[in-house]
Amino acid sequence: MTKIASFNVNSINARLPRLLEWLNQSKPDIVCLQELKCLEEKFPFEELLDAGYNSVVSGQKTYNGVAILSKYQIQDVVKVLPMINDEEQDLQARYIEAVIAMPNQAFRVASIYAPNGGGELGKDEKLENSQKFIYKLKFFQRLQSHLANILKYDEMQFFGGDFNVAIDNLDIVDPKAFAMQILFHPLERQAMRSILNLGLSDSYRLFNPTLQAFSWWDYRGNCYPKNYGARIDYILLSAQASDKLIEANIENIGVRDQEKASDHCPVTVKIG
DNA sequence: ATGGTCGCGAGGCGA
Repeated sequence: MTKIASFNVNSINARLPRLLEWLNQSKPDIVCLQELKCLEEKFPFEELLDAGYNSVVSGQKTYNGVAILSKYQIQDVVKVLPMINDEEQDLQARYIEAVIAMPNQAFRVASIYAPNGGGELGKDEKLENSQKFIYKLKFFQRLQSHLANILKYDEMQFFGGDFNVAIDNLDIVDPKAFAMQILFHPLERQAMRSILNLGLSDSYRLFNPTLQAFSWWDYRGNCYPKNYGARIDYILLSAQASDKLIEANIENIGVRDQEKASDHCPVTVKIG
């Protein structure tokens, strides 16, 4: 049995005590982390190694940053999501991919931090015309193109991340209120659906087809106690991986309700 | 939910 998790920590260094507690309690074998908010040289490699995890990191000062933790050997690390055509390389640290080599099998795992794409709009400016939202849609195009390429390999693949999109009505607290808002705009949902249509499975929904559960609650407005949230963190599976899936969970209890919690909680899968 | 709270890094940005 192998447990794989994805967790947007909202600063690895601010969250380290909470992260170590959760690792000790949940005992995942592999973890995709997002929003490290630090350069690689400030990443707490030693503390995580003491907890039993190797780490590979794509860091960035102040914003973004992604990592993969693993109890097993980490190989073939890729830290860039290729650009489409001849566009200038994106410098935001939002993607890291690696092969996890276990005694009897190997997985490919990626940790993904999709752009939020929201923020203040100018007067009469529509979300779909804002630069941040356009960047978000381009990121999804690049992600779709890259995943289509690597899905050709015959291997179990796990794409864990904060995708910053609620896929369906069940995945957001108030679908009507969010209809044209960030996290639930039709264009980003369509981009997310195109990625799933490559043949990937939304692991949580495979096991919980009708259950409403969230992975993120805004810090503002006392959202967690009111359960005013969205499911925007996913572990997407290749067909080879979904064939081995035995469990998929969202671990908010004892994590999102703690002092100094991230605004996200971990999502997990077990494969047998 | 047309407001509010975090984290970073030292004022304002991003979420």
